[in-house]
Amino acid sequence: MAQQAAGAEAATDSDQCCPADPPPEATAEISPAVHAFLKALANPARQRIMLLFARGAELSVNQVAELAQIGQPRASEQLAELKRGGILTSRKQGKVVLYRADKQRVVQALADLQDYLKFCC
Amino acid sequence: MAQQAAGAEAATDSDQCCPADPPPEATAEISPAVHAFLKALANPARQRIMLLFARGAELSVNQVAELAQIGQPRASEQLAELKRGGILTSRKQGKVVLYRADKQRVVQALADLQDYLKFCC
DNA sequence: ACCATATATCTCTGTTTTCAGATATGTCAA
DNA sequence: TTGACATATCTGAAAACAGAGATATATGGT
Repeated sequence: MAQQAAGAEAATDSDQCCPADPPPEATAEISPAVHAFLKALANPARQRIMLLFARGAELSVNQVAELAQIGQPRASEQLAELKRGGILTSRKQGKVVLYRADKQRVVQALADLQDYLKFCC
Repeated sequence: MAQQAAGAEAATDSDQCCPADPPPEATAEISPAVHAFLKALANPARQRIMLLFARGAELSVNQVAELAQIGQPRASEQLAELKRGGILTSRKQGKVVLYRADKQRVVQALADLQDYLKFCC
């Protein structure tokens, strides 16, 4: 999805012998996806909620509200934010919406974050 | 409250017979360091600033203020936040304070984040 | 000592987040 | 259709955050 690491070390085609300076314009800016990921995770309440999804657990909004001891609307909004951050997915089953961790996208976001950090650090 | 986590398959390298320092709960809660890391990075202005430190660049507060086109006080505060997040270190040289990326701690924070996500996802 | 420079901290304002509660939408069953 | 349940969205107030400018603290040179 987000393939933005352009300058740093694209060793796929043209390999240079020395780490020549990449163009300063090739700023590996952080993608909106990674930003949403960081934003979603940089919140203690949501960090706590994520722990409920350990080992592939699939939970409804009401279950999360109960387990996390928060109101149903709050749970719905936090889950939405985590979904926006690519950390959760949801599927509708009857009148229940079941959320679970989106392993794939989490791995991708982590990889993108790693690329960004590899560039700037 | 979160009777969700029963048996973590985490199985970190502490498979000793008797964990002398057992987790209070089975919850792999996010460490303050990782939280500070996420908070520091979840901000476009700071993300932009970090790009100035590509390839090990070492910059003073005034240089960052100039390059990022922000006021000196703002630069000082952003750099402090990035330092709190373990992303930058600083050293004082005369009356100048030079900041640079803290590669080591960034790698550590990423690893911790990965652990957390591996647990809850 | 004073002065100039570099950085840090404080003050204030506008914006964004967070949260609880009320309300709307959507789905199933009878 | 109505009724019940599950989820989403809205409302409004408190808290946290971001940002610009003034001021304070350090350091080196004269």
